[in-house]
Amino acid sequence: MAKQYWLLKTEPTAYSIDDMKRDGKTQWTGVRNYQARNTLRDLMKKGDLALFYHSSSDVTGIVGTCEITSDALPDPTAWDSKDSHYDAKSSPANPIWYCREVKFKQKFKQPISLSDLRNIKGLEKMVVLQKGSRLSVQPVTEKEWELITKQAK
DNA sequence: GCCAACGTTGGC
DNA sequence: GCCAACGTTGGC
Repeated sequence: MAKQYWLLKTEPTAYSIDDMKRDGKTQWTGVRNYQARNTLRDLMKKGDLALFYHSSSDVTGIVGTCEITSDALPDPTAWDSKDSHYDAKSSPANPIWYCREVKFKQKFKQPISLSDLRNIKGLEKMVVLQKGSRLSVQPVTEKEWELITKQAK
């Protein structure tokens, strides 16, 4: 099957593109929304690429790219009672939440802000640009991926 | 800080 | 199964 594209949202105060660049790779944990969980667990494939999105920051928008480098794994932060994403209903025997290993690919020289994105013809239907879009793991079409990565050069 | 949009919870 | 109340997200 052809490579697919995604968008991963994060608040840079929690985990930024610079953190990811420093770490090289990370476990993408803490997703606690069923639709995002289903995408993460069922739809993604190892080798897929994703846009890295900063929300609630001085520049909200796409700041780089990364690659999905594992199959779906149970999210261990769900059964860590000290973790802010702890969920007592999840257990190692019966995990509810899942995560992926994600590898750093590139940091854009210039972030592509939300208003930049709105000005690019062809991105009108992009999920993150829809009113009230709160999904933290979203699908991105190949066309959208190409328009954005081309813009980043 | 405001508030719209959305998801979840729980009483009935 | 409905829906009001509540909590959270996230742009502005």
